[in-house]
Amino acid sequence: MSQIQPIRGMNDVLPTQVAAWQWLESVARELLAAYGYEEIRVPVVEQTQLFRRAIGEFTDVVEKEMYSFVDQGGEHLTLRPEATAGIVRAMISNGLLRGARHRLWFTGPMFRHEKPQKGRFRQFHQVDVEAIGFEGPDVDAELIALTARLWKRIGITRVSLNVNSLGTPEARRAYRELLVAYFRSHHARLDEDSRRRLEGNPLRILDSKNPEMQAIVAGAPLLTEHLDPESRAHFDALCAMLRDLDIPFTVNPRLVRGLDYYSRTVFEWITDALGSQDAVCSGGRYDGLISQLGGDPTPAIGFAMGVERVVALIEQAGTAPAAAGADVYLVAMGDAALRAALRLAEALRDALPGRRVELNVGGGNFKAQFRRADRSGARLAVVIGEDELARGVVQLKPLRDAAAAQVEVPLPAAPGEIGGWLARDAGR
RNA sequence: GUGGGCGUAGCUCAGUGGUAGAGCCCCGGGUUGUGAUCCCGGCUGUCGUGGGUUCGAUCCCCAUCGUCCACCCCA
Repeated sequence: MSQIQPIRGMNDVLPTQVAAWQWLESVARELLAAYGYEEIRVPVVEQTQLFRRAIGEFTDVVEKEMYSFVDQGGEHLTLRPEATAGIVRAMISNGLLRGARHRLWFTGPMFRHEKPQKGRFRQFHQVDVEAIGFEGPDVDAELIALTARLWKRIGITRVSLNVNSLGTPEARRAYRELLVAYFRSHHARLDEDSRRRLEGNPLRILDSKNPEMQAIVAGAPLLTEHLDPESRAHFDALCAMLRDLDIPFTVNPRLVRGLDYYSRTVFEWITDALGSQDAVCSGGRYDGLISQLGGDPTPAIGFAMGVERVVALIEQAGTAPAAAGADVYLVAMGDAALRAALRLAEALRDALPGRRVELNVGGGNFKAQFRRADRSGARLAVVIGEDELARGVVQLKPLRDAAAAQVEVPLPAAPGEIGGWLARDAGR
């Protein structure tokens, strides 16, 4: 019988990895609540048209990476490749805009049909944060401060912040014409990729990793020097606020986001620790998106954090708390003793909610059972064999302290004794 | 979509044109009722898949799939 293959680029998160995931999630959840963000949950599937309109027809994501299909009812649907479009759609659908402000966050899987490599998967997870109805730049600074605080809380240091402003769509259009004219004048020296981008997305040429392109790129006009006055002021104010907050950053005039809806502020946290996929968390303003999707014109800013990438950084840094082991492991030998142990385990779960009580199931001799007790991480083994059963007692054996002696307690008193022992042990 | 590396035990890997080994893990015993150390023993392989060359292929060749990395793009 042949095995069923997993889907390429879609990973299982195994129990040994889950601790780091849960830790990141719990820290993020707590931090977001502290900044006044509310969780929202939106569907995995949306109308294909939503993403085409939000992300842009000529982006790589829409052109070649979406998991799109036609369902039994003939609807054109797509597995979300990012979260912002769905969240904005949800705000519009539920009539929650109309001048109101919302601080929202979301987490879940996203889907892009890319070729997997380090830090890049077909199903991946994001924590997505959106501040809707705020002009900024104050909210821009606060949002970035939130991300900086998150890195601090999870002990990640190998990240750095790049910021830029894309200006208004009008300013960007004017700049784009300047840029195209510049690159046209150097057309002969452009590489193949850059010639292709000249038609589709000339700003992307600035991002080229080809060393031969560096000289041409270096001489290109800079977007930051061609901003409209309002965007300039917005950006200058943001930079001043970041300095006030002691958040180090680099103004990177070549930082260009890959999704069309961004305007004005864009930012990206990058790392040198994960190989080629260095963006860990990035986002920006999308003042025009909501009206573009049929809502009242509403300014907004958001970012997405790549959970797999941040988890990888956590694993590298080794900052995640160790996975919790058992508190108590019940060793039982013989059918009658097992039945008593089963009842005792339930009594412990009544008496000690939150404690992890593991009962040896599946038999085994004492040696095997103690081996399992050891591996469970339990601090205390509770032993009940034929002898103890006959005498109405259990043995308590401390497993992490070689000097501590095994003690015998009456079976009815066991939950109280064990609770007391665990409390004393935790206090040491 | 393009390019390169790699597919041998559950894991990490060694190996040879005559169909395979180590360490770890797991299980049992030494200790007939006590773990993590030690000693002894044991378990598992369509050598990724298909085809070709050969008397014979895990090894050489081709294809294919998977995987990793890079480009591209992005979180």
